Amino acid sequence: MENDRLNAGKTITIYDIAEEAGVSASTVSRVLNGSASVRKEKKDRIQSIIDKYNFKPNALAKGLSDTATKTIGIIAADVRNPYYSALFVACEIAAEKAGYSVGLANSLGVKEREQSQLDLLMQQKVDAIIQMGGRVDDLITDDAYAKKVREVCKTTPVIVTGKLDKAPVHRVVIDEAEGMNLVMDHLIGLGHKKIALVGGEMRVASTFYKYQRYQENLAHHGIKVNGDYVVNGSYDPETGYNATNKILALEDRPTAIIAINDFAASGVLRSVREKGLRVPEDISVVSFDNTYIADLMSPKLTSIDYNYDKYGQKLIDTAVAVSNGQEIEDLQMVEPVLVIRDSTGRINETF
Amino acid sequence: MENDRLNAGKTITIYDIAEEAGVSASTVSRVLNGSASVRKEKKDRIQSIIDKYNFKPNALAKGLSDTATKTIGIIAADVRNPYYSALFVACEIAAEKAGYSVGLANSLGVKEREQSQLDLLMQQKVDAIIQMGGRVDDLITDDAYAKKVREVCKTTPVIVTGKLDKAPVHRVVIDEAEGMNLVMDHLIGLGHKKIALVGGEMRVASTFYKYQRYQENLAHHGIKVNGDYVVNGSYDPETGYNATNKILALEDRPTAIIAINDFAASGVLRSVREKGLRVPEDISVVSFDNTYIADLMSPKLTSIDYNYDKYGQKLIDTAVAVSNGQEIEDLQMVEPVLVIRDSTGRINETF
DNA sequence: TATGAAATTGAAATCGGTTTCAGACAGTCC
DNA sequence: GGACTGTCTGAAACCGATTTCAATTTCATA
Repeated sequence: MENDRLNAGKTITIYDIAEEAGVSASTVSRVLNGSASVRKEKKDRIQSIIDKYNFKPNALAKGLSDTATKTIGIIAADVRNPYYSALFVACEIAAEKAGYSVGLANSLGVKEREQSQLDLLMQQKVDAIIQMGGRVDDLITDDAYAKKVREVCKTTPVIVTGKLDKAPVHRVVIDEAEGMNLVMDHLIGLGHKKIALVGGEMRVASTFYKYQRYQENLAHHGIKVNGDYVVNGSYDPETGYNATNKILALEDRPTAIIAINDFAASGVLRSVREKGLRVPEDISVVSFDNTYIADLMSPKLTSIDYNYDKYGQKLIDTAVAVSNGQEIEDLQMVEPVLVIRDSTGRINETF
Repeated sequence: MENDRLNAGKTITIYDIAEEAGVSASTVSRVLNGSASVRKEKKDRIQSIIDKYNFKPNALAKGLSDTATKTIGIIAADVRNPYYSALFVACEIAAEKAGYSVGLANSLGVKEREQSQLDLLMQQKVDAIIQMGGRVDDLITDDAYAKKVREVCKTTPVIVTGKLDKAPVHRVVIDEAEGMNLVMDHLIGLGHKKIALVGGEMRVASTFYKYQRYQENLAHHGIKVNGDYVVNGSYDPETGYNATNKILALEDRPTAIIAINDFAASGVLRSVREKGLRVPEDISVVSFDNTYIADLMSPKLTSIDYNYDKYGQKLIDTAVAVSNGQEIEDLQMVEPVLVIRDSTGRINETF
C-alpha cells in the first residue's frame, strides 16, 4: 500500500491472470491446483499465461482460505549446536519430500523466547510445531511451560523430542538408554573396567537416563561404581576439560572416559593430551551425538549416532500425520547406532 | 475445515471477541493495535476478554490486509556449517529487537533448491529475503540464478552476503581482503616468511580475494610467492589434511599455514600432528571464520572472526530499511577481527 | 443551552485466494 | 427430436484480519 513507489513491480494476482485469459478466477484456481477439470484448450491457455508471468499464488491468501499452510514450525534450542542443525536439516529434507516447508526459530534456552515462539508459530498457522530440546527436557518441573504447550495444543499439534509428560503432545525420542548400552558393551568388550562418565546435568532427563544405564551396565558386569569417576557439569568443552583434569589426578585412573556429548569430549581430549597421555593407547574416549565435531577431532571420536535422517523423517511423518488427523503412536523411538572411530581401543594391559 | 473433529478447540477470531464484548470487530482491532483511540472503559473490557482467551490474531489474515508481514526470510547454504548458524542466530536476535521474525531455509548448495526457496519466501510474502552464501558466491558465472534473483527483486527486496553484481540487490559483505591483511601482518610480524595457503576454490569470490591479498602482502614484504605453498581444494577437513600432507612433504617446508576456514584447519592440524610436528613450535596455523571449532581444537586456533553480531545486525538493519523504502547504501562492509589463540607463535629460528 | 470540534464507533470494502452451488452446454440413448 | 447425464464454468460467499468513511457521541466553550 504505502510502498508502491519502491518495488514498483505490482504484484500480480489470480484475477489478473483470469482477466488476461478471459475466464473467471475460479477457473484459474482450478488449473493452478488441478482441483477440477477444465477444458483442455482453455487450460493450456491459462497455464501459458501463468508461466508467462511466472505467477505464484499468495501463500497468505491460500492459507487463509485453506486452513492448511503446508508449513511446519520447528523450535530448536540453538542451531549453533550441531546436534540441532543436523536434526533440523534432516527435517527440512523430509518435509520437502512430503510437500511441506519448515520454518526455524531458536529458543536459545530462554524461557520467554520459547513461549513467544510457540505463540508466533501458532499465529502463523503452521500445521504443526516440532519442538526440539530446550525446555522440553526439564519440563517435568516447569508447569508454566507445560501449561503453555497445553494451550497451544488446542489449535496446533505439537511434537516434541523429549519427555513432556504433562501435555498432550506426540513424542519422538532417541532411545538414550540403548545408546549407553552400546557404549558400555563396546568398552567392556575392549576390556575396560574402569570407566568414567563426564559432563551433563542430572536434572536433564536424557542425562539422567544415561547415568542410570551406566550404573546398570557396570552392575551387570559385576563392576562396582566408583563415585570419583562420575563428574557432572554442563555440555561444553570446559566441562570435559575440568572434569578430566580432576579424574586424571586420581590415584586410580580410569582407562576409558565417556563424554556426555562431542563438545565435552573435545575438552576431554585436550586434558588427556596435556597430561602427555595418548588416545586410545592410554585412555579410550567415547562420546554421544556424533556430530561432525567427532570427525574433526584427532583422533576421530567413537560416538553414538542419533540417526539424524531417520529421526528427522519420523518427526516429520508424525507432524504430517497428526496435522491430517491420522492416528499415530503417541510415543516413537529412534534407535541410536555406535560409530567406531579412532578414539577407542583395547585396554592396554601394561597400563 | 476438514479437521474439526481433531483439535476440537475451535480457533477464536476477532469476531468472537467482538461479539462477547458487544462491539464491532473494528473496535477490537483498534484495541489490538492501539491504532486509534477507544473509550477507556470499553477498551479495558475488550482487553480483558482478549486476555481471557489469550487471543492472538491470525498472522495470515493480518499479512493479507497489511502488505507487511514483519517477517524476513533467510536462505543459508547450510546451517550445519557453524559460519551460517552463527550468522543466522545473530540475525534472529537482531530481527527480534526490530520487531521482526525470521524464517530459515537451506539451499544445501543445490541450485534448484535455492531458486525454489526464493519462490517460496516470495509467496509467503516475507518483507525481505537475506541470502547468505551458496550460489551467491559464484553468481558471476550463473546467469540463470541472477535472472531469478532479478525477478524476485521486483516484488521482494533481496539482501546478499556476497558479490552479486548482476542483480539489483543490496549487499552486506565481509572485508575478506582486510581479513587476509590481518593474518599476514600477524604472521609476518612473528617472523614468518614461508607461508602456505590451503583450501578453497578460486572461482569462489571470497577465496579469490583472499588469494589476491595473500600475494600482495608477500610482494609488499619482498617475499616471492612459492607456487608449491598454495594448494586449493574444498572447504572441509580432508582438503586441509591432504593439502598439508603434500606441503609437509616438500623439501623446503613452510613455517606457517593459513587455512581457508576452520574445517580445513582441523585437517591441517591432524596432518601436522601425524608428522610428529608441534603447533605452534614447529609450524603456525591460522584460519578464517572463527567458529566455535577454533576453540575446540588443540591447540585452540588463531582465526579471523567475522564479527557475527555486527554482521547480523547490519543485515537486518538493511533488510528493514529496504523493506520500508528507506534509502540505504547499496554496499556495506563489516570489518573482521583477528582472534589470537594458541596455534600461532614466533618463528622457531632453529627450524 | 446551543454549537462546533474532537473523540468514538460500526458498516462495508479489501487483501488474494478456494469452494460451493447452480446454470450452461455437449454428448448419448431411445 | 427430446430427455438425460456428465462436463465445464462463473457468481458469490468465505477465510480473518485492517482501514476508510461517515455517522454518532461527547465535551468544552460561547
